[in-house]
Amino acid sequence: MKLGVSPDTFPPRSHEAKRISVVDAAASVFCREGYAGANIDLIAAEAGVSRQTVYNHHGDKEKLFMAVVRDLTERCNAGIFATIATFPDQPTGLESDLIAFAVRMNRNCICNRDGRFLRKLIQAEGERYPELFAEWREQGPGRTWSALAARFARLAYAGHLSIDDPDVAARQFLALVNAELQTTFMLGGMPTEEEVLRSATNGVRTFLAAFGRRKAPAARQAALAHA
Amino acid sequence: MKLGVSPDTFPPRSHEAKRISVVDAAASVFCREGYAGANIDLIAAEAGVSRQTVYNHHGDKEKLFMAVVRDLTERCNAGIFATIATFPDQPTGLESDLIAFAVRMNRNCICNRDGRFLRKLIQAEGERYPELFAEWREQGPGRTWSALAARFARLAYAGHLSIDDPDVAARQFLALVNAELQTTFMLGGMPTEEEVLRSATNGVRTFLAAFGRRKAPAARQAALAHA
DNA sequence: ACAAATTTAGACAGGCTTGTCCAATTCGTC
DNA sequence: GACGAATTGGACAAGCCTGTCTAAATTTGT
Repeated sequence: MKLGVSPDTFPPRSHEAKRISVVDAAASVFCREGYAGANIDLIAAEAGVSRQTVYNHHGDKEKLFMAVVRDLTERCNAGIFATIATFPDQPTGLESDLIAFAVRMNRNCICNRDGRFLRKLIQAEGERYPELFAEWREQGPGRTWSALAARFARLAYAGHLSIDDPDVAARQFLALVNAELQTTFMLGGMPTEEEVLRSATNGVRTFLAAFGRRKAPAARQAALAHA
Repeated sequence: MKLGVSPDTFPPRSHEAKRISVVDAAASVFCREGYAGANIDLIAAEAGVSRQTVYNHHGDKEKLFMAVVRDLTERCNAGIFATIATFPDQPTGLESDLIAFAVRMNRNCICNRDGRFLRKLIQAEGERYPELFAEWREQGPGRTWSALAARFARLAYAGHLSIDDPDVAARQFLALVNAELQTTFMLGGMPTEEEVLRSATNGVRTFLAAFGRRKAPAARQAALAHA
């Protein structure tokens, strides 16, 4: 009796597995081909199920699309908050800690499959489903930014940074560490590990040059110190 | 004899006007609906011509799409270089001059119709037409960034800024002055004049805090000066 | 092993879209 | 006013896609 293994609801088992596999394949196809260009037959084939199964599970192309967006939004937000939880509140080396944090943010939230897919769907179909993406807007950027801002405010309060407006600083931090990846993102590409590291390094150095306390913590600040 | 009015080439007159009107309408529809969802009948209606005229001029949905992208790329690049030509090489007030430049850049190149349309087409269809957007990549970001980097290098050489790598500084400048507009851009929206100004102001201040010579040029630097 | 539920393959209608063809009409030029 | 080119509206075939239906095959739980 392996009853313990199955969940409490009756949908047997493979039922849910297929549902997930359909949503995953749909995300991929919607991103590649756009909503109008996405073909249910292709989604079914890519998911390894029959077309009828897609309709059994999701009823409708539009409902399937909504399920995809909700799924991606949820996973992305979870990833973002999990990563923000690793923010260096008590940094040993501020520059290297912030660089490592920026790399984690990029790798786990922005460059990964879910992040790239969600971003593309928002850009392509955001205007067509206002309420769907309004939800993303509130849950995602809104809460992300204020959570990150709170972390920076704490760093400033502890004397590691000199910040006027933590919300502005948080947005600028993200903009800076992604500054050199914009073109790659624009074309839907995946930056290499080295590009991510370089962009994060350059971004954090500029960020610290602007917001860092002048304790001459690292080498780069030499140019500022000789004044 | 109004011969002087007509251009030197023989295509009568309204011919070219309709061609432009078709490309404009096509840009709008391709952006709104995506390539697959774009309907030639709708493009024709929006351009105020018959469907047959669209085919007479451009032959094909794909050729029409290419014409749209080429058109937008050309106009955007022209606008970007025209705006870079207004870069403050001999600034009177560095902060306010850079803010004004950033606002011009946003208004004339990034937020205007052509800029938003081109960005969305690149994001949505960039992977499907690699050679078409490779051209954009070389002509656009590549040349834009190095042109802007050269201007910043000159400012640094003249003693107004302290910059290690002008290419990095140029990319970070653009990232900073757009930092607060990302969400709006993502959803294809048009930021207000006030949002553009605020983002540019905050971005330039941080940029100068990082790269400015410490002559205490403005008020904001007070926080740095008391050290 | 049996019974119920799920999945599958395929056929199918209905709708929409692209691209072509054509006759009638309008437009610009001489 | 007349001529030629461009434009128009509409009909049209061909193809593709969505969503439904059915009967057979497979899987699941007991």
